[in-house]
Amino acid sequence: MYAIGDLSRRTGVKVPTIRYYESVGLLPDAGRTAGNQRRYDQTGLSRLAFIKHARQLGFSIEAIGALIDLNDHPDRSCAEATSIAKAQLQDVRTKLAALTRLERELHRIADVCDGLHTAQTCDVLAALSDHSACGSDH
Amino acid sequence: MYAIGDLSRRTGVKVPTIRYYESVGLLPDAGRTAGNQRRYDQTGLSRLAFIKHARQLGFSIEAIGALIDLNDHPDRSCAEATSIAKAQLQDVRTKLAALTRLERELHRIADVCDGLHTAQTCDVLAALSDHSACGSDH
DNA sequence: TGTAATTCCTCTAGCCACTAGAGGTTCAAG
DNA sequence: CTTGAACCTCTAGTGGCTAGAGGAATTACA
Repeated sequence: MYAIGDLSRRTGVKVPTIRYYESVGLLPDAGRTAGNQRRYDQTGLSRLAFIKHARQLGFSIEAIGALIDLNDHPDRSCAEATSIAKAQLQDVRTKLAALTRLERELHRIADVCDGLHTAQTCDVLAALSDHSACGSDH
Repeated sequence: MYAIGDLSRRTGVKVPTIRYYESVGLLPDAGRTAGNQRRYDQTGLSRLAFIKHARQLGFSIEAIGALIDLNDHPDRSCAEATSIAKAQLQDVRTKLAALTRLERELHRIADVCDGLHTAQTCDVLAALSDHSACGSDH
């Protein structure tokens, strides 16, 4: 049996975050000692590892809840799991494209100015004031 | 003179957001009519455009505050503006790298499963349970 | 067995950058 | 002069935690 701190050390998830996951229903209510402290077994550990991995991949708490639900009902079709993962992938690709445009734009803005003159003539500030100079939408 | 709704239409920034920017000090307190409604001139319009552009580029409210402060003191060096922009660029590049790794990982996970079998044998769920299979850190 | 250090508990509040809604007032067009 | 749109302030909610207060339980060591 693991105390919440053990679970935290083993997964790298902070103690308050574990309690938060319980409070929003991602982790089932943990068993308690006579003194009301949470105790976890291997199941709790692997579920938290699952959650952590999914969070690192950017899945929302809600999406993770749906994935866990599927995991807990192994007879159901996994079409939903696949569609959640594909939606997440699409989301990541959209963000990636936006960030790439942003990178170009910021590069253009940040590199025009050597920082050696006064704000009156600063090209960074000028570029930020003048959206029309941007090379692409954002 | 523009009412807050005019400003909103011209910049694409929502009315409550404009009030929010005022409340956090990004926009100066607007002049008011006798009936207490905000009225803006060209200065307010261009400042809001500046803020909107900077937000689209991912600058934090705090960073934008510093940029505006510089803009309002044209005699000061623009080194700070350049350094804020460069920090933002660095931040975007870090996120870009992380998202790229994520995209690879999600692509691997989402594409292994055709969605046609049961959750018991679903490779998406298996991949999410097994971080060790990941090709890279995240 | 005692005690001190550590970990645990609950609860509330805060973070960012908004967004939503209630309940009421003012403005502008006809 | 009326109507309806737009405005006002205020509070509370979003997501995903994080921080801190104040107190109880557990563990390690003497």
